[in-house]
Amino acid sequence: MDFKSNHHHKNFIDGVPYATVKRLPFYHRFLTDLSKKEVERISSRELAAKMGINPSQLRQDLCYFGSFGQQGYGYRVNDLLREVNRILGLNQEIKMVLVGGGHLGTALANYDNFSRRGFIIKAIFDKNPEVIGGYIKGIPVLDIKELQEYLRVEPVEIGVITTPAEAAQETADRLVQGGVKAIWNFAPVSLKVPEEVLLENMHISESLLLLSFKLKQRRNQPDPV
Amino acid sequence: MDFKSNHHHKNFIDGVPYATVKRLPFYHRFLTDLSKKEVERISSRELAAKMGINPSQLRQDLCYFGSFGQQGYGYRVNDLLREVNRILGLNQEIKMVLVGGGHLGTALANYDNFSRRGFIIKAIFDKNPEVIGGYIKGIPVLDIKELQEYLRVEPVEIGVITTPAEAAQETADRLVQGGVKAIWNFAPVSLKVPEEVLLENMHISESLLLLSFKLKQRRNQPDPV
DNA sequence: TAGATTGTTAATCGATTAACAATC
DNA sequence: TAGATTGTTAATCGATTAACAATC
Repeated sequence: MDFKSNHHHKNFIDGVPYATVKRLPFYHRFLTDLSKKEVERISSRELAAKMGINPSQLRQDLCYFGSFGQQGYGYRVNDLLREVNRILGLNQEIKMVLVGGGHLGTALANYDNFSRRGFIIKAIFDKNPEVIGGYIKGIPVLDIKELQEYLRVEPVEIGVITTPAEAAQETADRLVQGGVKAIWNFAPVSLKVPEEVLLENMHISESLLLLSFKLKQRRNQPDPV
Repeated sequence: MDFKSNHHHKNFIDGVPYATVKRLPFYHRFLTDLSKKEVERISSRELAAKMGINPSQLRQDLCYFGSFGQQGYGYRVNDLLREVNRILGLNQEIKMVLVGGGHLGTALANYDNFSRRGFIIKAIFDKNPEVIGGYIKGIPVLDIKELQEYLRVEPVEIGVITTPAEAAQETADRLVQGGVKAIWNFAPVSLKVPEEVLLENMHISESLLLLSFKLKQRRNQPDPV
């Protein structure tokens, strides 16, 4: 509606720079903490200091979505958190299936924070006959062969891949055929998916390699002054 | 030594822009794939196309570390992979301890890719008496109370935190007291550590919130032309 | 040699930060 | 009211991309 929605640059999602979008979950975490601590108000200066960012950046980021503060006062923590929740789409349930019922899949299934925020794992799929037919955290574990038929009857928006690397692309293909709108991938591979399907990667080992690089630099320059 | 090492800007690590550093693990993954497929040579144009980035960016990034190609020919995949391995510090062993022997910790302990690249988990610490004294993937599980004494005798560089959120800060404090040089944190909290200790976060839920945002935008604009 | 592709400088583009009028 | 702080524009800064001489 407003002129911002006419931005169609690759680095913009719906008029908002991707750099801003990536910071939204970060804001969400700090506001959730403040809300838990029952802090009532906070200024951009204080919040930015807590987060280690620039207060102008914080205000600029929020400005893409609306004006949620009050001059001379700051922001009401609960109001701002509610807005960020709404912006992130956390005000509605999102159904997921999880493929790969190993330790990582089990860890995710056990993570209460997801269900508390409306992310519901409807079923877990695996190829291991020893786990098929059982339950993980109350969620049924089904045969991977039943995935497409299941999705036909019970559509879900997000497919989570926690299979070994070798099985990841085939799993992605099945999820796409099943009509998921997004894939959350934990396998250390670059998946190919059609562009109408969103892909979000959690590349755990890339994070460790980055740490390895930084460690090496520190070893070589032990005293950065 | 060269003029680049005089850059001391906050966005530079040792003369290299942080944006470049973050792409190194990405290059590592694609080069490892090509090497496995026994591809002998590749041009910046081809590699960049595979990775979905700009060839100039690829060459510019490599240029911060040296010149590894050959005009008119491109890059020898194995040579470039060896260089990237060296740049990332993967040519030496790095010892780690893991705190939190739950499903996530077990998943990491079972992840062969780490040990294959020289990341060695020396011990796992937990507070649950049922797992203490046992082994996970051949790695001894010890009482969390023994962490500091263990680190005194057997120093390690990286401490991995896979505890619940509530225990994460205390765990970080213990690891810092034990003298680790870096912390790899999987708990969904913002840890406070002294600036001489490196901190790398794997915020799993932030990745899911990002996906939630993108899904919401797609729902509102189902047909981006 | 001619063609191809690198390494690297210069130009462009986007993101961050500063500044300040508006206003609670 | 005076002081504080937002929302937003403009300036700065950094990252990406284009261009091309060097050269295999």
